[in-house]
Amino acid sequence: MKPNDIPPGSLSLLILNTLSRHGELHGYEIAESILHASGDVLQVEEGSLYPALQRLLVQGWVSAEWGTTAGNRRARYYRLTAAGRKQLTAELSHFHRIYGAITAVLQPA
Amino acid sequence: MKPNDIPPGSLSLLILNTLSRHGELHGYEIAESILHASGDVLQVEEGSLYPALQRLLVQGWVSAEWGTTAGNRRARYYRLTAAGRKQLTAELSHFHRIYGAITAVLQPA
DNA sequence: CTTGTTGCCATAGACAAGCTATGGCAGTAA
DNA sequence: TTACTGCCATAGCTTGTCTATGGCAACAAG
Repeated sequence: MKPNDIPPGSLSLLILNTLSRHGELHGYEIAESILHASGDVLQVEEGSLYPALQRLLVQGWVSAEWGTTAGNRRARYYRLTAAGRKQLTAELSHFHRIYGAITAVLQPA
Repeated sequence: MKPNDIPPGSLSLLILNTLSRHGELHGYEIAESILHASGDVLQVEEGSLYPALQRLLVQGWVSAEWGTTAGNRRARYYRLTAAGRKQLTAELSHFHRIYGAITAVLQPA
């Protein structure tokens, strides 16, 4: 019973949304936050998380800077840029549009 | 303004569900049915539809037989198999599980 | 002190499943 | 006979996930 299967395309939405709500987090915290907020359903693997963050960096939706954890460990802290905030609202409306349409199709007769 | 972007993994669900409700359809009708039921949002391209139907055939979720359209055209009619019906319920519950988790994460504070 | 465990970052390669582009054929209408 | 629509199908590209792997630092246990 694997708790994964995050639909391709929705991971960036989840990350952007998580950052928008918490301000500044490092990668591990992002994954933990998503896992917890989803009721332990959406487990973001590290091999998915870091490539996704790289993409977000390249596209300019987030910025990053190195810092130190409460546990005294090296970590990279991410935050939303202005462009990222714009992107988030775009992805949100796209998500609702598509999934609304799917649930409409799935309604019983 | 492209009306596409069906999330990977959900196309088979849409097809199986459409067949489950209409009994027997050919490919073109399936695409039309999904387009209409989604309020013209989910446009299934032929290059997505037929490979998807091939996959469903190979896995045994659907069966197919050649026939003739009302418009007197050659067409391949698809219907759900028993295994396909089982698969549909599995994909439905998986979809709701994941989708519910995502919307939970996206809830405003 | 060294071994194991956890926190944290990152990349390479495999793979699934969508999209675009292309092609073909058969009715029907202009 | 030309054009358009209905209908099926494949090849190749691309996106974005997953698995597997690796590394390094802090801290606890033995």
